[in-house]
Amino acid sequence: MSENAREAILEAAKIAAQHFGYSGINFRSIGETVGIKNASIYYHFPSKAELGAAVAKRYWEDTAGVLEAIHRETPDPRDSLRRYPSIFRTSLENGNRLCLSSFMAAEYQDLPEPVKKEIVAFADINVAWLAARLIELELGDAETCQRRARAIYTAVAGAQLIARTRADIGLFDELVESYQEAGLLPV
Amino acid sequence: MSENAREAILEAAKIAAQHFGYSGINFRSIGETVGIKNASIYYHFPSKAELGAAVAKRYWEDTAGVLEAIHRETPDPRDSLRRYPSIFRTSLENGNRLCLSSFMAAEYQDLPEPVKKEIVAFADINVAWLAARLIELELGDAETCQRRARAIYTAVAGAQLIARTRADIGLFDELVESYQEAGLLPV
DNA sequence: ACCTGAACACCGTTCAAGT
DNA sequence: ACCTGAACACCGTTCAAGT
Repeated sequence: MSENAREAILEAAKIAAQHFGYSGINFRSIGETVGIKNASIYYHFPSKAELGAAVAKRYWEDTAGVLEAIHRETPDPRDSLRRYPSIFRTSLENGNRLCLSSFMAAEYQDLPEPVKKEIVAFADINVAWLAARLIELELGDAETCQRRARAIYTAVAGAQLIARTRADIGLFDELVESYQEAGLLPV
Repeated sequence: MSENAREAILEAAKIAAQHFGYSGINFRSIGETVGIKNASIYYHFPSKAELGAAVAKRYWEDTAGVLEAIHRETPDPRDSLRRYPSIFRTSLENGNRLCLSSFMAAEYQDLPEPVKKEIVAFADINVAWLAARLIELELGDAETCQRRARAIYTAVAGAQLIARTRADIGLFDELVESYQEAGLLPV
């Protein structure tokens, strides 16, 4: 039961954060969802900052797992790169939610230090994965691939952000296609 | 004095929004900055939603003016497009602030309707301006240029978002360069 | 070990009241 | 016409108290 409460709190906080950002994490409504009083959350997490950090940390760990799976299932780096935007597309599919970390990137100035740390970690694992695929494609030296990887991550995260404001997943697809046509993303 | 109060409220709200987003607009601290009590703000604006909308509206109107000026001063569309990212760079220069509208794009789900309307207007005038320059460059038909314009706007807004999380304006420049190298932005 | 009730300072908002 | 004080329901957080 205690481990269940902790899990339930994390899950409810994650959903809230994906919809409304860090500031959308509300202890009273999380308590209601979980079936405990808001004060009880403090038994499991010392503060909203630590709860937010735990949510963000689990989020990038999950994403790292997905990236690994794509790499494993899709040995060809070109195919892997074609699948990459699907990670961001999936959040939009599931109720127009934003990838947690690009979301919190906007709130960044406002965020407690432990949360910031996990947001940066999310970007880092994405860029590292992209750079590894670009190197496999022999698209340049390590430095060049790193730069290009940062550009791809940034552009795809931006596409998710913009598509969300129109609640239009077709716009996300169109933007990714445009990146491919323009040559930012290998085809 | 009364017109001054309204102006001072708008200015204080804009600064707050660029730093902390819509949720960072705080009536009590705006009141302190302006030198009135928070209840007095309601004499000038009927709600936080309407104040936020007024801030966003003025922001895209100002941006439209800057875009017009660039077009006027820089007849060559290629040069105009090279100057475009400077709009987003300037906010970062001025205290690591975010372009208001890409900022609020992240909070979008949470935003009152009148604010949403102005955020979408900001994106629209940017895309329209970019598309006009691409057409002048004869880079394709109207539809193609519109698509490419959306991709450029999205990628540059994303670059600002990511650069901000690292408080690194050099990263913004690097991302824009990468877009140029990749062929997304004409050089 | 896990949860609660009551209190704290803070927020947007309202409203009757002041000049 | 413009502003204020006091109150409202809401928030994160604390803490003594319950089982």
